[in-house]
Amino acid sequence: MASRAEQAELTRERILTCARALFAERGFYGVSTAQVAKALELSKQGVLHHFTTKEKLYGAVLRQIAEELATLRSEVAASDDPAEQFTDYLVAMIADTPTKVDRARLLMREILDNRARAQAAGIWYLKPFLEELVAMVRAVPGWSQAGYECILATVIQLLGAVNYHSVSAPTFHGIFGTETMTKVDSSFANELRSTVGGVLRAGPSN
Amino acid sequence: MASRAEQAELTRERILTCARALFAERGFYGVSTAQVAKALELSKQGVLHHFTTKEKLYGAVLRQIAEELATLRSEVAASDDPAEQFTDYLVAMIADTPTKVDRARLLMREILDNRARAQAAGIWYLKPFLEELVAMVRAVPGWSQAGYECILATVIQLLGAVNYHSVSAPTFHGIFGTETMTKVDSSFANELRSTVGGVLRAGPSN
DNA sequence: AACTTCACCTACCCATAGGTAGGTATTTGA
DNA sequence: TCAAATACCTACCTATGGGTAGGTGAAGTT
Repeated sequence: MASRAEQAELTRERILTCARALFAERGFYGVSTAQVAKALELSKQGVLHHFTTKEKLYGAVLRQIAEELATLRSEVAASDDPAEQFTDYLVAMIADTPTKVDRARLLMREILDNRARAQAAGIWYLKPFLEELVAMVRAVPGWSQAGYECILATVIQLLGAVNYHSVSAPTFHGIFGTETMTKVDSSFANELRSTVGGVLRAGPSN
Repeated sequence: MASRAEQAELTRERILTCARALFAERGFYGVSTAQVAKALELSKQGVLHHFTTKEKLYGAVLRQIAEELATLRSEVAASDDPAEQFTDYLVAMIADTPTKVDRARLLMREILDNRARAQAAGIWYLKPFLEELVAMVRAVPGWSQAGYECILATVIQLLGAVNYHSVSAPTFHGIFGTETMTKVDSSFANELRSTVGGVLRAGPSN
């Protein structure tokens, strides 16, 4: 059926998808290449054949996520209103599919866990993404004169509000029960929209 | 000088402090008992002598944090205004000392990493803390009739805004430089106060 | 048909993981 | 003063970590 090259590409995709889910759930240190391989019924060396090292596999996952975020960014560009663009961007990141949940969790992990690694490698996968967010806020009326640091502080807060929900959902299901959390999840986008709108309308503090 | 029991207690404290810092930085899976021991110039078994297993050491760290949060809670109870109590509580959690940074990071990790472990053990260290937060919001005028899920969604957002800053600070220092981030850090409490106030004043969405 | 490429494998290496067994040396209470 | 308790140690166990070496066999190339 598929040519050998196609087959290889398919395997690569499978590995990437599986690794993404596992890294999201347990973090870089919590996942071994052998575990990824086992989940796919592949040998550990089958995995390493495609990605050489665990580090590079992780890098490939992050690059995929960075690309997704760039795509999302271009999709919300349709709107004329900068505030709406920004709000839509944040809302679009919200968890309602497994891949989005994983993305949020990995974003959180990249910030939480991988400073040392990133610093050593000199690769800040999230930097363009964060700078994009700052630029988007600056484009909102009333924010153009705000200090860089002020905008950044706001971005951090809102990013936290967005991601924390995705990240915490599984744990909160455990704590509060599925019934409660299903309701929380379904109303979350609306609440977030009002929070973001409120913060943007309030303007910068300086 | 110190009696043997005192000496032992002191060692226990030293281990706990060191483990807290390391777990906060690298997570449960990223830290080995041997590393904790080495940082203290102690043998691995010296550490295990006091805490039996790594799991129990981690549990002791979390219990310490839960106690700190309970203390914070009682401290803000002085105010008559529920909204002020809640805001003060969140602001009090903010990073301006290493132990607070560690606490925020561990809170994040507990939610991010330890669902499986918590579920298996049946111990949700954060449950009382989260329920306290919901109760505090419910006490705010205008929120008493809000649905539990609605309040919970708000609490999650605000908790994310608070913790994300503490958690991301080291990474953001790497990305944006110390100069920028120092300014962000110093103005963050004010920004947070206004955000929380805004959300509370806006009232529930349902 | 012969040769090259390459997807994926088995076998292995060394370091480290968490943890047990069984000391030693000092304090402490009878 | 002497036995029990205990803080902390060395030595060691088994499992697993990331990664290398060196195949095997099928797909593609000439």
